[in-house]
Amino acid sequence: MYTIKEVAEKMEVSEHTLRFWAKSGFFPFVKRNENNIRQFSDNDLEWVRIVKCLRSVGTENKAIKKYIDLCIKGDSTISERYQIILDTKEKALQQMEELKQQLAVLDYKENFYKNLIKNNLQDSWNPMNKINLQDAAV
Amino acid sequence: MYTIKEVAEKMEVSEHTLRFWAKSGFFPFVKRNENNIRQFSDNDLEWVRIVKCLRSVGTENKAIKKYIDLCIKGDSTISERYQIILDTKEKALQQMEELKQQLAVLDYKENFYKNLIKNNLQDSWNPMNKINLQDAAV
DNA sequence: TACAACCTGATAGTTACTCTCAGTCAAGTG
DNA sequence: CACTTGACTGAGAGTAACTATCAGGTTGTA
Repeated sequence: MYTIKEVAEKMEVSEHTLRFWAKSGFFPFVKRNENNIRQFSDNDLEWVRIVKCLRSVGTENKAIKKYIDLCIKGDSTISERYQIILDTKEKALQQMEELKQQLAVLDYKENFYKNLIKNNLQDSWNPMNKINLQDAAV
Repeated sequence: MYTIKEVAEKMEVSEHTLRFWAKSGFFPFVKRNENNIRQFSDNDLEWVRIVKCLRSVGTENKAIKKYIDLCIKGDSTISERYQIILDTKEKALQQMEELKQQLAVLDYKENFYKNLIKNNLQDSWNPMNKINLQDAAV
């Protein structure tokens, strides 16, 4: 059993956010002790994990709540939940592609500046070196 | 030369967002024609491209503005800009790692549900099949 | 007795859009 | 010449998902 602080550390989510998620109904099975303090079980951590996963892929909280509710509803919703996972995976793969493309842009920029720096140093004695530099290049 | 609409289509950014970015000072060199209409050059598209890239990696608009201003300032800021690109790349790579981890979570869930469905179908004639299903599994 | 750690609720602030008006201008078409 | 289209402007509200701050409350430990 873990306190909210321990969960925050373990799962790398702020306590604030965990409470916010709890209030949003994302952790319906977290028990409280006699002092009303949340006691996260290992299974509860699984819920945190999946919420974190869905969020980090950009799933809206409304949609997460829907998924959570399906989980609560039980077996009859398994195939629906399965489909959500598949869709989410698809989305994640698209994000991966997007990220790769942006990394290519950054690689290009890196080289662009590398060359700029190299030429700048080489030609710094040359009064004509300005010619090689573009005006306000991005 | 492109109108804002053409840029929006070409770069897959909404006109709204382009105007918002323009107002934020992200495209300092976009010319206007005699009717005050923005005329994006090919070089301006490069600015759109880099802004889009920085944004999609999570760079804040404030930081983007800073980068843009360094670009405007010219040669003296090249190494500083180079460093920003390197840092951004680092951030992007971290995001890639994070995404991979979350994909692993999703893969696990996919299998989890796949098995659940398989067993469910197999045992559907069996009154004991409930035993195999966890209560409110995520 | 102070403190740290948990709780609650309310409220305000943040970022980056996103959308909706409302009104203006200019070009092209029937 | 009216009309539609597409561009522009500014103002202002709405949105998501936190994030932070405050106030007030309980409990267990040093």
